[in-house]
Amino acid sequence: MNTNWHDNSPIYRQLKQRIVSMMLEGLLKPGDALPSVRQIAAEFKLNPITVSRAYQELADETLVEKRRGLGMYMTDGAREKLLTSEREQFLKNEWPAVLERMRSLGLSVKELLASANAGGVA
Amino acid sequence: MNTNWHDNSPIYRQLKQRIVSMMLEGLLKPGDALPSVRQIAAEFKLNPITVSRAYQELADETLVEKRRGLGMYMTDGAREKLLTSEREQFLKNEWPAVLERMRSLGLSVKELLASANAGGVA
Amino acid sequence: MNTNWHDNSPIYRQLKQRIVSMMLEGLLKPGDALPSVRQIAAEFKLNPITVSRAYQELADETLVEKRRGLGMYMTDGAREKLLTSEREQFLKNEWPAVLERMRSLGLSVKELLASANAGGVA
Amino acid sequence: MNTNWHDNSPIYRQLKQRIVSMMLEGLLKPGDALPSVRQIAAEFKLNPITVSRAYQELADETLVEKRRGLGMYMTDGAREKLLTSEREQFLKNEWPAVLERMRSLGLSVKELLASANAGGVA
DNA sequence: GTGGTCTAGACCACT
DNA sequence: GTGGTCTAGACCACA
Repeated sequence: MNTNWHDNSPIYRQLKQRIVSMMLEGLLKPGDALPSVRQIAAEFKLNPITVSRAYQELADETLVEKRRGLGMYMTDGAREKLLTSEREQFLKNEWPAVLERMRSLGLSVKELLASANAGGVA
Repeated sequence: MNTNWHDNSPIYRQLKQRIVSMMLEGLLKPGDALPSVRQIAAEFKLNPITVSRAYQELADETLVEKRRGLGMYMTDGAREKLLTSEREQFLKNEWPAVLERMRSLGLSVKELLASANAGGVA
Repeated sequence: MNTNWHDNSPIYRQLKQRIVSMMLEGLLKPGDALPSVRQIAAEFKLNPITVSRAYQELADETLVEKRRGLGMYMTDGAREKLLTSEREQFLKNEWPAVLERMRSLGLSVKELLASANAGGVA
Repeated sequence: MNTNWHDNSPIYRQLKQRIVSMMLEGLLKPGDALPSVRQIAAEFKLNPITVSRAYQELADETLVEKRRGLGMYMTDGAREKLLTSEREQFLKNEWPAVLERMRSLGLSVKELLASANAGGVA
């Protein structure tokens, strides 16, 4: 697949987000090994350094741990940690920003939900 | 006031967004003159070229028109143009992305609205 | 009428060109008085200085002469002078540039003429 | 070579036009990398920011795509896009203007072609 | 007064 | 290495 890197955010961040999503979805479970840097680099035609950087940030946030000579593994509390921090981030920053944006565009959540129920959104 | 330039996006783009907001809010009306490049530059301690770039992009999108030797003026259809394009952008891209993000975090719009009504959000 | 100042060239130059056209078309004849600066400025809502500058350039090229206290008048040899200089300018610079541009776009004069005869141009 | 920057239009625009020409001529092919900003800046003794602006406009028109950290590349449909848009622009605006100008100068296309065939134009 | 362009030099993020 | 952004300061054309 090569439908990647749509937006303007750094590739390493998009990659990181993709792994985070897999953790949240349960596609990746605590104790599971992550694909090696080289595998991912080859698969997505990326510079290994770019992949490394994604893994590095995951490790910094203790979502992943390096087992020397073996590779990277998802840590035990990762999913809970993610749910907590991302939810807070969402409720404190993203959601209010969305509401403010809707207000300036004259849109209301209720209407959107109603039109969605009526089939207004794909 | 100096509550400026919060995020990491380029200043000229934040400046542009600020003007767009003023148009949407009605603080700036069609036919109104925008502050001169030099005024803004002085007020916010910016390089005139930075301000210029914001105005340039607004002019490219025909939200603003240049009257030579006189300055920049908000165009007639600007507000409508903005509402249309931004709403489409929101409904097509941003809102679905928000819903998807909420889904992955196990949050629901209804609950958010309910807790907001109950005073759950500042 | 206010269908003016379409392009990006300076207004004074567009104004000048308009007068030149009138001379070439014969709408303005040698010895005729040109409208006063103030008249034109009022009619087109221009700064008198802008109008002045157009007249000044015409005078510099001796297409027009100032009669003190009376106004500006088209000179005797103006039309011939214009035809000669503009034709030279056209043949030496503009026409070759047009041909080169057409070449790069894969268009040929013959085809254009043919399609024009066939009603291809409005 | 230093036969550069003849006319009064901004350098960045002349630079842009030069690249467009190379695309039309086929000197630059889809997928080709464009010279880096710094290369061009050094070669023509320009400020990188000036070169950057030319590239920026090309990117805005999707004639060129940025591959982050790697450079700028000519896009796939670029040549077709150019041919279409420039031809339309030519037929709709430039060619009629040329004809009108020739009419006012008492010149005819046929004569020009004839004299060209007879060696009248270099 | 207006906006437009350019330079020189610096710093940043990304690959 | 790549492009992107910003500053400081200068000069120009236009109205």
